[in-house]
Amino acid sequence: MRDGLARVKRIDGDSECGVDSDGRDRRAVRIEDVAALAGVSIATVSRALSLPGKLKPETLARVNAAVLQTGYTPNLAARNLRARRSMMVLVVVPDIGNPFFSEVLRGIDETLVGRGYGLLIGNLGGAPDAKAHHMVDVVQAGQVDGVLLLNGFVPQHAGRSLAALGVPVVAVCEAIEGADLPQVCVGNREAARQAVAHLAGLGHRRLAYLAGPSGNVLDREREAGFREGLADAGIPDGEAVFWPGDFTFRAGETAAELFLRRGVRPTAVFAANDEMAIGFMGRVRAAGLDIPQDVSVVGFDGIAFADYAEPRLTTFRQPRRELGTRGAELLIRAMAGEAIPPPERQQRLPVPLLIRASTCALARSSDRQS
Amino acid sequence: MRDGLARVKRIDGDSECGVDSDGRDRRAVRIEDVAALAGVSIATVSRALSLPGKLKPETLARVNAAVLQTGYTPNLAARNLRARRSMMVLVVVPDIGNPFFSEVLRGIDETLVGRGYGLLIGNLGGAPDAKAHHMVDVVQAGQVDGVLLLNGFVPQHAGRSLAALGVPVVAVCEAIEGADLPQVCVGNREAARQAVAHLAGLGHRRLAYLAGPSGNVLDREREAGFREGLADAGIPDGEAVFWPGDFTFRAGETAAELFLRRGVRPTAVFAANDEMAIGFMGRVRAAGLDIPQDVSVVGFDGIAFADYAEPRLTTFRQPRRELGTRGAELLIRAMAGEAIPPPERQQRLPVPLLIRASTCALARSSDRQS
DNA sequence: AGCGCTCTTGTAATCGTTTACACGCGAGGG
DNA sequence: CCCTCGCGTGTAAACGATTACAAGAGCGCT
Repeated sequence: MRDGLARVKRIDGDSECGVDSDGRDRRAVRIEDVAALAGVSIATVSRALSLPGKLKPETLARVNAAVLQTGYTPNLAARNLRARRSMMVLVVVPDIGNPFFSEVLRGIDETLVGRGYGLLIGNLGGAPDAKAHHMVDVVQAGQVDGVLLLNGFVPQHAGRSLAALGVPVVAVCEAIEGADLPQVCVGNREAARQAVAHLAGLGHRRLAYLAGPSGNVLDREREAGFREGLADAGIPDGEAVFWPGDFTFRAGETAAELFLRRGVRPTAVFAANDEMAIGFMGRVRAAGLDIPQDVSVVGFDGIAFADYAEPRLTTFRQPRRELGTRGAELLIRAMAGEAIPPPERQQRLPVPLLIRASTCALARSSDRQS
Repeated sequence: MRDGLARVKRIDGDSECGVDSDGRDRRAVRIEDVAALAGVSIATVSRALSLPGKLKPETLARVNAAVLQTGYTPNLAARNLRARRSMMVLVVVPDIGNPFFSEVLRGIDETLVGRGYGLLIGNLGGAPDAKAHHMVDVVQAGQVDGVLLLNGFVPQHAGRSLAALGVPVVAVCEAIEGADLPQVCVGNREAARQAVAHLAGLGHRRLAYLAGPSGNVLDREREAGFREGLADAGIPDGEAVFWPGDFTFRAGETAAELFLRRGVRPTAVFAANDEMAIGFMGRVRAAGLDIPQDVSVVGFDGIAFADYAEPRLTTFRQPRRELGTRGAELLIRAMAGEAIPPPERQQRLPVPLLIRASTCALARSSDRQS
């Protein structure tokens, strides 16, 4: 108390060296300094900040004035240590450089920061395994109160699963099969099925699926939907073409090479994401073919650039920001101790189909083409 | 010690209720538990983790075994409180949804996470002022050891500047004028000047500048470079056209409307970023004009889509990831207490011009066009 | 033998909060 | 008049690590 007072004075410009010369770092204002200035105990200051209603108005005013005058901000490490919470959320993303996630992050940020949480971002890009281990450690070290997984799997380390550490976990974007977590995803299967229905409705029967990275959940769901769509339209699986891919422009271009080399070409392609669809279109057009006359293309995601591709891409608009906000809301409730009831545990948001210029009715000519 | 032992036993499955029934949360393994299991003091465990060389090999081995067996991870709040550091860096971004920054973030992540730091991201999107205040608080609360500013200004709150809180700060991407901070940016002015030189070299003399958000540093630098380029080419400022913009596709389209309405049109446009350039091209082509025959377009940034725009966009490739890694390296050094010497304090990375299909030599026809 | 050194390890203070508990005081009820 | 209760506040014990300091062991040197 006495030396706290000295420190406050010092902040005010008064220099009282004797007491200050103990060599400690004098930068931070501590709760003790505020208490001394207001003439109350540190407990009262603490309460003024967290339970203002419990104080006599006059005391509260004195403390507030002191807080203002000193510019006090509670040390979070100390608060977290004592309160056993960190007001921090770990967001695990597969690749922070991917624009798709940045929009989801925006939604997460809006929701979480508004509620006083900080965002600790964990990027798996590069060395997923090592990074995943590190994230388990971070959670175990009590550094975060909750986790949002955008990456499609639950990080493990030395036999410990991130989901079994007593910290709420919510999965967003990429469903995690077999994990009993609250999840917010989109209806990938239904959408893919609808893509095929759209194309079949335009008369297309020779279809191709341009896949995502093998093993990826999104890809599996979209491929399953694609096959269901084929079945709906009475097209045997065997008549469809499947090209490998990995969600990059380049994969789309590679698929285009395969497309161009074929004798009998598909008349419509469903790409598992927009980047590949755009890469595919670029390469096909460079070869002198027309889209959609020679081949219709459907993408997935609805990235901003799909609007400016040539031609404008028919695609599914993912509610990216909403994925983020919904996931964050679920996590907030879980962190508050609420058990998320089954109907909300597995949310599937709808993904509207945006029909634009990259798909059209099957032309006679392309039907007969070689 | 004695009750620590009880806890360890409990973890091993042995239940010794008497000692455990104090109602505390038994989830976390503490240093005390490890010490008890290894038969040493907590100080020794702490040293085993931070200064393994100072221990007798045999002791070290016992401790390590105990750590492994218990799955101990140090509580970071406690460590940070005591050590007065957080191993956390605040990254302030203007808009986390903007893909440009996500690539910079990737570079930052690589560098910082590799050195054991965590990334706390602070997004200014939406309510920049309120958020900026919050960030000053976060820093003042001792929650981070350093700050990376990608946003072009130094957050302030209640008269306190984030840069005056005793925490190292480094600016990346957007130079902060008048602030004495280490900075890593690109040569915006030089590049813009080169853009004009490129266009002038192709014979263009009626040029337009499509601006970024007013007040933005990047925009100011690029416009200044544009004007210098005009001077170099002996073109009076008055002959150039200036359109307002804000770095969005839509701004490019709006500029295109202005372009189309003019009697005497510019024959070449330098857009302050790629999105606007692409928006501009789309709208102009939709009106039946050709690019680059009717108007050449140069962008800025070198985003991935610039490769897939129609036509492929001539632009400057920003070394986005390198901006991130360089900034992070500077910050690491500053956090280590090193003073960054002048030659490295203000780094300007070069931005190569990628000449592609959206620019070409001035055609006679377009020169004469009304 | 005694001194002083190095090498390990333990003891205990410390970081800056939150919060359980205790205390003093004034009011209201028996 | 005493007891109880509630209100507002203070005292002090956590929270779980790091680290200065001390202490004991072992060894070489004079």
